[in-house]
Amino acid sequence: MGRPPCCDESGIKKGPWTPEEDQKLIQYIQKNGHGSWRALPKLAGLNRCGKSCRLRWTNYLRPDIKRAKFSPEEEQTILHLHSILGNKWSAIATHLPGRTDNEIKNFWNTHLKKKLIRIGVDPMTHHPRMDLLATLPQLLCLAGLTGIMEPRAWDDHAARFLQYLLQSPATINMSNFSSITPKMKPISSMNTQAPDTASVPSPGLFPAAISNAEFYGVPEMSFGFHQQPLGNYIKQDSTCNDELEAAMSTPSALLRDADRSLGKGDNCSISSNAGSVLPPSFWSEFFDDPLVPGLI
DNA sequence: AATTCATTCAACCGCAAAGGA
DNA sequence: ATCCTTTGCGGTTGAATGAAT
Repeated sequence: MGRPPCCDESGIKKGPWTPEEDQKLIQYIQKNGHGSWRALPKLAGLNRCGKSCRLRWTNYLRPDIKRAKFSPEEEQTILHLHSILGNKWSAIATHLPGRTDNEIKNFWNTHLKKKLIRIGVDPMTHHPRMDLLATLPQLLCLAGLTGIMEPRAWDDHAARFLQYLLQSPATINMSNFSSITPKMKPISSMNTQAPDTASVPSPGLFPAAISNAEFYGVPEMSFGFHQQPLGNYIKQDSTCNDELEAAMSTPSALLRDADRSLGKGDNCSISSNAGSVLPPSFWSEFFDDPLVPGLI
């Protein structure tokens, strides 16, 4: 059976509030405080349930509520707090004076979440979307790239597809795929120099030594990401930059900072854990039309 | 100008926690 | 310890609005 809803009494008004109702609620609370929300509607002369009154007051009529657009600073704060707290909207709201949990939740769902998805960042984990890589074998196969690559070149191709995938919305279809392949540089022009095998434990971004048959025969294969190996592959002498990792702890600052402060030769890496990115100069080696810079 | 499709956000619903009897 | 009421929270809905066709 369960508890009946609070507003199931017949004749109780629902839906948008009128200016007259707003005035009644404001005047009552300013004079008496809200007291018991359940008792308030009757005392204030409102044909509403207490829950509706509380929501209207806390989300709209409260005098300290900001009505302006979210500033870039507020956006940064929300992104940062969401990466720590998740969907704890009320907890996030306590750090943003004048903003309600409902307002922040709506802003997240309509703007920030989409923005993260657009740049290939999982909005729940705030890390690059590794799930998209699950489609990589099929995409490669369908694109007819099998048999033209040496095993050693897998990392290069994987990196290029990763870059594309991180740019993409959730759904990838083959028309998207065919439109991206012409932008790639010919394989012969790429730097496919293999890293020192001692410095690149296998597997790296892709299995370093695996036949195509083995590869496509295991569609559920997971892709291991190793920060150091890939970094070493890109730049033989690179090391993980702790300062960079720290700077990237705020997800929204991640790509912007990387774009601004990193150049070729800087320390950088791909990592599923740290959420870091490669500098744009790296991608220019692989794409005639690099897409990475200035994502946010 | 009319229609369809997409987006926004105020408001609602149901569940859970808190607190009092 | 248990029950009941109140309040708070997060997910979802749907009317209003804007954009595209």
